[in-house]
Amino acid sequence: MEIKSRLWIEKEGKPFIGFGRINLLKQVDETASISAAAKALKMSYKKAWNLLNEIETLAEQPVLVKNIGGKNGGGTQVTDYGKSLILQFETLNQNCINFLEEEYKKLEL
Amino acid sequence: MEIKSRLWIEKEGKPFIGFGRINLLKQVDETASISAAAKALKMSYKKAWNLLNEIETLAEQPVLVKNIGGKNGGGTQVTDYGKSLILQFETLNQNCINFLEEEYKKLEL
DNA sequence: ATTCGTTATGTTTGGTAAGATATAACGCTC
DNA sequence: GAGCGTTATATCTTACCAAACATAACGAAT
Repeated sequence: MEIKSRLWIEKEGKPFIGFGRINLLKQVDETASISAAAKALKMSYKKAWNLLNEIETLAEQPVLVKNIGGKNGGGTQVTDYGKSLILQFETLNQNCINFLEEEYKKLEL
Repeated sequence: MEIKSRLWIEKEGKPFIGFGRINLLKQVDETASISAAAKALKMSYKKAWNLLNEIETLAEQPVLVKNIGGKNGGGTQVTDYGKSLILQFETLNQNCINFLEEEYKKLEL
């Protein structure tokens, strides 16, 4: 028996960042490519692009720097702001997990 | 911009109780009827029954007392144990919300 | 100019989950 | 015994979301 949680942050009622999106951002950061990140996470490029696009349209600062064409066809870099989103969400998530683990011990189920 | 969360408790890798199921349990407790609870939550009787059945099969103590036939066709009561599940989950959930609200203030997004 | 791998975007297809429908058993009431 | 409203359960249909497919633009390299 174990406790599970999912958290996310909304903006204008729409999902801004959550587990899946942060994971995707991390992959983009590692691979410097949306398509490579999508492949690594076994999702379609289109889905990955859509998710990233939603993040970008809701964010107040640029999250990605994209290059179309050119050497190796282009690529995508995650901005410092984007990286801070990753870091902040991950620590938040971990803090939540730790908190719930403690609370969970108090229960009698 | 706001933070959202969903938590649930699993047993043997399967969902035991969560937001939706606890809500359903509450309705059953209020209406003393699975079918009335389903109608109130605008879900099919079948779905409600399935959800409750999963809770019951995973729980170690009885959660519901059901009567088929008889006056008014029968009905369903939530046991004390079932009520304790509701109460414990709801306080856990509220504690988590309060915790996240505090953590959220620390972020810079 | 051609090739290449990427970003960008529309369209179509398909698999799954939700809903609708159907049927039976039960036991009190009348 | 007939009727009623409930629990219980199977099957069938539908609607929706996700995946697959298709196509174009781009720019460096050769």
